[in-house]
Amino acid sequence: MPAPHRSPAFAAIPSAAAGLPLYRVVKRELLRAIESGDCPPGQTLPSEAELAGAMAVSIGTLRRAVDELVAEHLLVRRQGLGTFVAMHDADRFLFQFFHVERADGRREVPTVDLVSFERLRADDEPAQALGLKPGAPVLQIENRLRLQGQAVVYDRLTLPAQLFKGLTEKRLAERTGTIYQLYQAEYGITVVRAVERARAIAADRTAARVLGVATGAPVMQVRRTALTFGERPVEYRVSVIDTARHDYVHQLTRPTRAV
Amino acid sequence: MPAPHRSPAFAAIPSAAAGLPLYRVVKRELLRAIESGDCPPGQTLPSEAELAGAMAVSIGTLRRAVDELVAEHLLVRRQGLGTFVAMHDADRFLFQFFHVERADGRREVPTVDLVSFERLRADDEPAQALGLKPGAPVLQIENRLRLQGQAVVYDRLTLPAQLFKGLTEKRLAERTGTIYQLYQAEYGITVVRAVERARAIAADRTAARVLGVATGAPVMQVRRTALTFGERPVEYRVSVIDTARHDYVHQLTRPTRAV
DNA sequence: AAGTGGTCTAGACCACCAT
DNA sequence: TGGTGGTCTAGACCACTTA
Repeated sequence: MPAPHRSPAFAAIPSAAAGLPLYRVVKRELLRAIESGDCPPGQTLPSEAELAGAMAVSIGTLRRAVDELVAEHLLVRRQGLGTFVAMHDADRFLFQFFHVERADGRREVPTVDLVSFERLRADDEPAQALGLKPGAPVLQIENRLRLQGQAVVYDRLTLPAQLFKGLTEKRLAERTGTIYQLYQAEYGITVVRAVERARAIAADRTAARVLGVATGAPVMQVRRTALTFGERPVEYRVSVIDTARHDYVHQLTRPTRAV
Repeated sequence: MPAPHRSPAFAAIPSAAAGLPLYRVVKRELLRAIESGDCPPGQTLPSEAELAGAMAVSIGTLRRAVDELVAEHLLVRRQGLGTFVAMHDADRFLFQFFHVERADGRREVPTVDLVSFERLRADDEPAQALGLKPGAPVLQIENRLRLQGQAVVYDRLTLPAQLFKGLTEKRLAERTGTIYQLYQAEYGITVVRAVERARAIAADRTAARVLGVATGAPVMQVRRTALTFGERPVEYRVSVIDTARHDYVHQLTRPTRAV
């Protein structure tokens, strides 16, 4: 009788682990399972009791490993249901990766227009950010993001062509959901975190045209490097933001919970 | 025989806690002790075993409460030494509250010049941010921050006068360490987190003069509201940043640890 | 009712720091 | 050596979800 839904196999954790605490060894094993695709995004993990049993560790140790992965947004727990590999949905996008909001504090998911799609060779800056040789083949995608109909962000994404084989303008235009959802669902690439460096610049002609601001107007430029497992860069993005009616928001330490 | 160093008293946790998990009740009790000054910044807390005993909870429950407070940077654990109420030192400043760094990624603590110090009545914007009535008495402090000798940030801080009685230009000028260290050490006010809203603006004449840039040059403006316990605002700050040679850096989810 | 994660316990032993 | 936090265990029981 074939298993209708093969459960990922977890082997017992080897005892000697080079001074690494056991719960980190467990965490690394879970990471490996997530990264390798043994547990695809959205899938239920085996229950904590099963996992602990399979890895031959106590449930407390297993839970500690899961705790860290939940804190890093790689797993999601739902009481009564199970533990899931985190998906890139609209909520996660807003919470983790989109920090532009109206001056009155209202947040919403932007609508996206594709402005251009090109295959070209990497300039120095994106190449360095992506760990590629200058001139390596890349995809360059330009998007315009609107909030309540108004153009607010002009994004230029640079992607290593090698990682996104088969990504065409057509597939991009047809996508639903966020672009990180697309990376994850279609190319098996999960963005786990990002680093942004912001500065103020004068809008050049192109940005001014796309955003409908005056050439030379002060705008924010945000350069993002998005990373997948193992700190490997998978996207370099330069965003130009019209901050006339919107802000770029940054929480310096998020409150854990109300107490 | 008087106690040379009175240990804070922790009462047993009442059993019925309105559905709140026990570890959160413990956390709230620890927060109360920190906030009330029973455990001043830098002081060693009673050991985990003592605390658990005094509150009549298991050590695991006590540790879970401490875990959250450590994650919020309110407590610091040092193996072999004890658990301490977190202090605002240079490290914490750089890590949690100062996000400007050189384009090459180097980070350093800025030097501060006091530009002006005034007592005045709050404008609408700072009043709203601080939860004060417009016109309430406030202190307004202007600082210039230098990195490697170069002026990079022009800060205007607005503080509720009521909270900082006795703060004078002289005391400010004489301070050592960060200003949050001063708030904590001299006025018993601990900044626990902050929210920043950034945008690009054209430098006005004052900012241009202080920073040594052209009037009208694009600069970043960051409006920060700093909060103490209970989400109470204690400082409103507008920073103008010359981003010609520096960036404002933002990590979208920090990696927990290397695994 | 059965299965999941969430909380809580009461220990044991280890690693680190001071003296 | 003694005291601290760090790790790990093996349970019990609760709260939530689905069926």
